[in-house]
Amino acid sequence: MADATEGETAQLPLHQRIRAEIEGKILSGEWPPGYRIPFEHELTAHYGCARMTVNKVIAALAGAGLIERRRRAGSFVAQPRLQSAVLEIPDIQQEVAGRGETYGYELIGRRRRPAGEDDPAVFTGQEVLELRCLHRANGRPLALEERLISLASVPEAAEVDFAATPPGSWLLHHVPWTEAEHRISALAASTKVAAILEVAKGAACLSLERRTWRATETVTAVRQIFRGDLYHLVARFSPQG
Amino acid sequence: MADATEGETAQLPLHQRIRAEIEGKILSGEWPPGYRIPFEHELTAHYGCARMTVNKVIAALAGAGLIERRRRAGSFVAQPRLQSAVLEIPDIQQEVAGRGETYGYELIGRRRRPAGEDDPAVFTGQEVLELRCLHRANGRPLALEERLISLASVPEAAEVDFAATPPGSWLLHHVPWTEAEHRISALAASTKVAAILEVAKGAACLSLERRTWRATETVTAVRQIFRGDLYHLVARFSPQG
DNA sequence: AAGTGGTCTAGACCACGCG
DNA sequence: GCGTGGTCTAGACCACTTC
Repeated sequence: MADATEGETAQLPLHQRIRAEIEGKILSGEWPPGYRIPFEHELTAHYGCARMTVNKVIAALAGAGLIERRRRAGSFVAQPRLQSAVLEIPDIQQEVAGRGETYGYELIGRRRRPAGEDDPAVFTGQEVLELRCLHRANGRPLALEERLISLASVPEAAEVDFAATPPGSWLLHHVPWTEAEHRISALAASTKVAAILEVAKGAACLSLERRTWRATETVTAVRQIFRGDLYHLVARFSPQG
Repeated sequence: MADATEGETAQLPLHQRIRAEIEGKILSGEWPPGYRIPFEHELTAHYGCARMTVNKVIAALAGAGLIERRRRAGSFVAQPRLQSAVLEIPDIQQEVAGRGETYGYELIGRRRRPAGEDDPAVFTGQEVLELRCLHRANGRPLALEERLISLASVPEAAEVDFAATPPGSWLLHHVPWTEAEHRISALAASTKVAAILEVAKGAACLSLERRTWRATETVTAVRQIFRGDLYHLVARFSPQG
């Protein structure tokens, strides 16, 4: 496909050129889903290169989900994926700073206690650190955070002074994690939440719940309740990554 | 370790074994962020294989964001990434069906008109198809959808009978897209929205706005307003993909 | 049985960026 | 400079699947 900025087959590495070309045909629809792309030996001949070179490209595209490969049969353009997007969930601190606003943080409560019945079942029988804190932007309450940290998984958290450091930032830099699940919903502010966030009772808020695992251990569970009028999440997606 | 144990070790391809081993050291924290991992020639010697083999592994890990590579300096364990997640945004139809509920769809309004001042600026000067529709689950209103489709980008949309087919499903299967941006927020139901969704005015709703591009053209812009009490988004992430 | 992709080798030259 | 990663080659054998 003609591209405005193309012009020259620049000094791009060969495999990048090949990848761009194939990706282009797929994304433009010239090679529709189910289309059998040329065999490796055909691409090898077409580009006049070694098989390893095209193999790396096709393997990478397969890894990215654009192509499915079947031995003996060939490689095929994958069916359109579901709408999906990479949702960036940065530190609230970084987020606020990035907007050019002043970040404020306040520890509201801290308790070390055994997990009880109101807590997520994964913590049952463990000792947890319970934290409640408030994030502010330009002095205004932005989000209320309620967090449990498993002291079995992260014993060193017991020694940290979270009065100065937001727990999210600390955990992000001190505890490797392997998996996380987020649940995003809208809810009406309860009386208690409304008072802390300084909004009317019943005001729409954005709730972000996250559980983070390290291997099979749950490291932390957190719920952040944002003022709906001050916050939104943005997710952007392009097939290339 | 000695590399002469070939009879015993798993039948996994060598590069998978190498990758698993390195990933393990990173995720376990044995190689913390900033750690300089062995040079390629060292890994080559350690595993007794060709340089291409370890290169492919390290390059893949770099592509996955676990490792950063700097010429002359070496390869380093990347700083923990920002929290990010793959947010799956399936068809509402599929979503509802997947929950075992009955999906209902209703076209409320359809207009073909030039884009005006209230529309996103990207449509200015174009003709658009404006659709309003309602998604139901088990008969109850679930989401109100307001959508603009660029007829310059998707002229065939003018001929489609969206009284039977939800526009999201149709677009997903007929128009390739290269990029999408989502904005997720919480809002209070306006009088009008509340009436359609059959909730009280001011009820918390989850708003999902999405713009979809094909190359540089905006294909469609849509806002879906979900009843906050009936819907949430789930995003799950693991570094491996 | 034949042909595909999956994997691997043992070299090579180059570009870049630290010392 | 010089050592790192970046890229590429021209082969090879194997496993699997479809024919």
